[in-house]
Amino acid sequence: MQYSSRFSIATHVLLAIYTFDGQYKCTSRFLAESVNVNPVIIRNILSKLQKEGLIYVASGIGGAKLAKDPKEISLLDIFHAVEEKEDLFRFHEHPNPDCPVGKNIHKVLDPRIDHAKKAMEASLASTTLSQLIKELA
Amino acid sequence: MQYSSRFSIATHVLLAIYTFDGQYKCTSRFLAESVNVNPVIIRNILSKLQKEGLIYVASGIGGAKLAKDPKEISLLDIFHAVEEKEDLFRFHEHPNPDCPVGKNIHKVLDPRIDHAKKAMEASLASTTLSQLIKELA
DNA sequence: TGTGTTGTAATTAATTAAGTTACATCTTAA
DNA sequence: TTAAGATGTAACTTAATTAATTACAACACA
Repeated sequence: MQYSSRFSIATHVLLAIYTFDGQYKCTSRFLAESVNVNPVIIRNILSKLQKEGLIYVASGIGGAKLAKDPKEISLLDIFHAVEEKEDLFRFHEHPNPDCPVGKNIHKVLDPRIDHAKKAMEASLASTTLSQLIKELA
Repeated sequence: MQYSSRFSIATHVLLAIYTFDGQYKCTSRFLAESVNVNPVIIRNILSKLQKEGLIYVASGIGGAKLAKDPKEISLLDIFHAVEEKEDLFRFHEHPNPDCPVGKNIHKVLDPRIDHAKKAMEASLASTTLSQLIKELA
């Protein structure tokens, strides 16, 4: 299993909002054409990005704008905004507490899983939207 | 979405095989009691671990044994053995090639996603089964 | 007021995980 | 030689999640 495509879509959307700022009104329909998914998918993602304070969405009139300097938006911010279940791995739910292994498996494995997740997050945090914008050109 | 619990189950199973070596025959039924899942789940995971050369499984008579020194088995080895779809994130499939963002989104985002995955893998690679065995005690 | 947009709910289809049943095949001991 | 117990694997089921889609109330502005 993998994380959903919401992360790649959200990153795409933010790049498009920046790129087309001033030239086109970034409505959900407009963005949906660039990403090539249903506009409702875009609206849901815009809603999550707005709740995290990454963008403004003009209700009624329509159109989205960045709410922050692209230098201040990291891939980790985007990830947190759109993925609610952030645990990297599922864990078997009921290891046998009467078994010396089952009793302690969480104690020894949880910190390792946590470390792996933090390593991934640190990697995402090291890239900003600003860097991607430069690479787009 | 997340990776399946196969990883935590496989790690649990390997620890149990080591811990009970010589004391109990580690059949799928025995292991299933420790992990508290269906024996068929265990058999499928044992099969994957065997294909990766991490264990021997005695067909017919039954029972599993480690095929390597626990020092030589990392969490990354276990991860690779049981997770086939290893991409960390899905990606929206058809970004619009006629859009300057859609045309280049893969080019700029793929390396970042790859870096995040490699960071996670490096973290998993840094822990061996041997270390977990010591911590169990 | 009419047009176009957002926000959100509800439905559907596809994918996957995990549990379960079933059974052919294999190994050993009686 | 056969019976018991185990593995390997297929098939089916249930539940969860993704993504697409339809629908519509609420909103802003010309």
